[in-house]
Amino acid sequence: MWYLQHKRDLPWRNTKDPYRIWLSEIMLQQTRVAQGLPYYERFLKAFPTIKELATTSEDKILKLWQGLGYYSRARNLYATANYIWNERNGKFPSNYKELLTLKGVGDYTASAIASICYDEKQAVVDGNVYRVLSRVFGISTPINSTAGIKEFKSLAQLLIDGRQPGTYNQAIMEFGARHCTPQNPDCGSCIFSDRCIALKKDMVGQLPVKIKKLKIKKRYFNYIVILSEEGKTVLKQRTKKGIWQQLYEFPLVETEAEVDEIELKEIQTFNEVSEGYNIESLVLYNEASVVHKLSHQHLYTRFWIATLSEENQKNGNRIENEIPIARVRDYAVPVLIENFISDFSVFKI
DNA sequence: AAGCCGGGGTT
DNA sequence: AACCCAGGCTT
Repeated sequence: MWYLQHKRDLPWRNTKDPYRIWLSEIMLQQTRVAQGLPYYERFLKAFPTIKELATTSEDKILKLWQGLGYYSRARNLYATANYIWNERNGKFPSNYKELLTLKGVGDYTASAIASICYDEKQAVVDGNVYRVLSRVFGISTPINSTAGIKEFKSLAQLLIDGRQPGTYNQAIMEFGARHCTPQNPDCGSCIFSDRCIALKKDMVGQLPVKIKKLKIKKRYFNYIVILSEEGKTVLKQRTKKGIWQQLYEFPLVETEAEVDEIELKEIQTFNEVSEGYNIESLVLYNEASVVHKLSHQHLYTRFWIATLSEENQKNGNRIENEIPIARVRDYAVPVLIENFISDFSVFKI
């Protein structure tokens, strides 16, 4: 069998422990194995069982998750760990239907856990499976349409081997990831070359079909990096809807376009941010905006260094979010902020 | 049904 | 610059 010869030796392949499988599957949602692997190792070391994960803090989980993206996964991970530990005596649901009720667990993840841990015949349909099935069977139904989602799940369910559903699921995903790749698949040495409809019809490059997607928004961020003479700065936690929920960042002034110092000081948000501080100097750190690219928006970002005067300390003006600069690294921050801190630290701090 | 949610690798 | 990754939730 192809899988047994070509499979990668990955840590979650040596266990049927639902905790480990669940953790790996959540981490690998929309994430490459190579990117998720080091996070998986660190999480397992920090939280060997669901008990440790459930009894830590959300901040600690987010800090360990930092850089992996899609942070709602980390928040749902924590919520689910607490639910299982406190409401279910630490015992995972043991079938597909109950697994589906867990936060952050959809059809794919429930199928993966049920098939791998409990030998339940539930076919996974991830990006790899969509690609392999659409090509081999020559299916042009858009994979991200309601009809496509149903059609591919049904087909996958027909094909799955009921004797080793977990192995079957991992095999077809591995095949998609390693052989039937998005670009330049090696059709010449493919085990399905005798029956692949896409190959026969020369449609490999056009399958799978995906419905067109979103346009990218531009946003303009101005971060106010407050530096007191005591070596403190200010971080705020993002609590609203949108990107980076629950992560920390410097006080943010978002504008409609790039602004200079004069314009920045006229923005109401800036005045709210700086209220209570005696800012001695405001210096633009990066003349050229840092362009941080997310999948759906580009963030044109400038950092402004706001140095506080000595008078500021004497007045005892204080805010609850003041943090020694050395402690900034304890907080979960977006990669955009982390990159700035690394760059800034080279000659400062 | 459509939009939103990250960061990084590949081409 | 476009595409995609062991998807799921919200509107």
